[in-house]
Amino acid sequence: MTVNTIIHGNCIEELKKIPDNAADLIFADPPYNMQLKTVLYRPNNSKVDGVKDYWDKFNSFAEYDVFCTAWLSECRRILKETGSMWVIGSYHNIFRVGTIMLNLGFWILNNVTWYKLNPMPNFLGTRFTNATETLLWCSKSEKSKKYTFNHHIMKRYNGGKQMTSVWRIGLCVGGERIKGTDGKKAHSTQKPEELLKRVILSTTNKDDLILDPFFGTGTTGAVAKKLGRNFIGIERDSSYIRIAQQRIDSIVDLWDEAQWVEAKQW
Amino acid sequence: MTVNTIIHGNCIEELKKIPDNAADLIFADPPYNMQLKTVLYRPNNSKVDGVKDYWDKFNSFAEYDVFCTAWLSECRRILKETGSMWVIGSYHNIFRVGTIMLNLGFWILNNVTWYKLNPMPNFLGTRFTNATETLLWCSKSEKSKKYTFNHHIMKRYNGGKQMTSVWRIGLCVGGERIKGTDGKKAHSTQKPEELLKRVILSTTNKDDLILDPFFGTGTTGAVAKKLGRNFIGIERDSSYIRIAQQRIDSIVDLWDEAQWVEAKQW
DNA sequence: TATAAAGGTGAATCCGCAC
DNA sequence: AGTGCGGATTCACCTTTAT
Repeated sequence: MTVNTIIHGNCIEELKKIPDNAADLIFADPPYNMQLKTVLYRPNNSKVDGVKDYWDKFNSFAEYDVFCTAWLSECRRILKETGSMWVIGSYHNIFRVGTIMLNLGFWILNNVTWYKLNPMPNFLGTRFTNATETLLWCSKSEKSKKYTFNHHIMKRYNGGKQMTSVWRIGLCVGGERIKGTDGKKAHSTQKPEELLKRVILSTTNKDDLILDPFFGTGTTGAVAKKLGRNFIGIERDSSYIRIAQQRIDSIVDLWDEAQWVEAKQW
Repeated sequence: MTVNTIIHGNCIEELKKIPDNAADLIFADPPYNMQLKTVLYRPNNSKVDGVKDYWDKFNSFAEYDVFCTAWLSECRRILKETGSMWVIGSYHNIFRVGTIMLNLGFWILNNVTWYKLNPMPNFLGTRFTNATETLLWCSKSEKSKKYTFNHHIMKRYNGGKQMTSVWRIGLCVGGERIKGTDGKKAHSTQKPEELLKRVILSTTNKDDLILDPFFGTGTTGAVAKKLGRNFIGIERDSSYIRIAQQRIDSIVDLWDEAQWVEAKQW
């Protein structure tokens, strides 16, 4: 039976309704708490369209920590002993997330670096170009030795060499980036499908159940469906859900398993 | 006057003797892997055996947090308002270090990824090859806007394009790796000079004072001297100090400033 | 139609000083 | 503290418009 569900509601409340040891993989793309305070202009005086969404507002580190402790605790309860937990973040939040995960008993297997092909430059020359985001790949505990890791698939996918913890992937732009009727990006932080493809290919098997507590416009669900995995997504914003549902429903051709592992040039 | 000092003693105790606002740059390479390698004791002094449950782990993490809070607090006091703080770590410790730094009021400017050219593979095929370490570059506080950043030097050093937060650098091997009389490596975690060259070139000026509270075999001091910067190192192991002192004393030819910024191929 | 030039944009904690 | 203004500052990729 195929599970293919998007739940509309508050992340923590909906997580509480999910039974223990239910998920093979949890992928979480939580708010980063970006703390943007000023307007940034490019050298040509155009304005940068930064993340100013309501869902990224927190009053303090303490408030953000309480929020993350709550949803991460539920995720750990839901995760199978053999399962994998992935969380993506930037330097704004990933250190707090990582510390909380360690305190909750998660066991870090890799900190994967998304090394962006085309990051936005630092326009004023005040810092290095921030060219990465970080993904934490964790098992449920130190004792969870039987987590799924498809080493040979990833090795072949990487052209015959063991895949490293650095993934060189472009931003989600062009045709893949979902636009609204106004032509503007539908979600300010849509992730590239290539990122989810690697996460799902490496740490799940076919028919596994994937949970995404911050579903957004459904990249996790779209890739899960294409790869023949089940998923449950939780999202509180109904406008994102409409987009995600349409996106996923429109997928008819699943990816050919024989092609998943073809070597790619990056 | 040139400051070129190696202090033998306990890191935290020696840091306390250094006055406020003294250092232009602090580079710290603290112990990484405190967890689970040491014997744990319960509050009643009984020894914790084998099983590492949630509370055991938390105790271990707590000790590491106390240690880091102590030396990082001293470093922040010592750092000039215009100064830079750098800390290097791996996924074992950098999340805790990052959280503590944020809680102390440090302001993250970049999380620089040291992307290793020649990482050790994962022999068992149980994880992705761990190919990175992380450097946190921070100013003293959010309000510290006048930190030194030699944007143009780094841009030229990077072949004319803005340098990004990903640094592709090899491990410290071959002739650069200091060996003992037994032919074995003198220090288990000696860092490549190229790493320190970028840190020092980007965030200090000539004659600035650099502090390294975990001096080891003196890579920070060696590069500081070659680049015409002053330094103070703290190290508790006298055998490391002997090696570092000899290493630094043997440096006679400083690097030619005109050549620092020549574009390199990486 | 093909090629070239111009314009838009991405999870961004992006200035300094005078008044 | 807020405002205003002078001045220094950007990379890769995709889309649209012009030749």
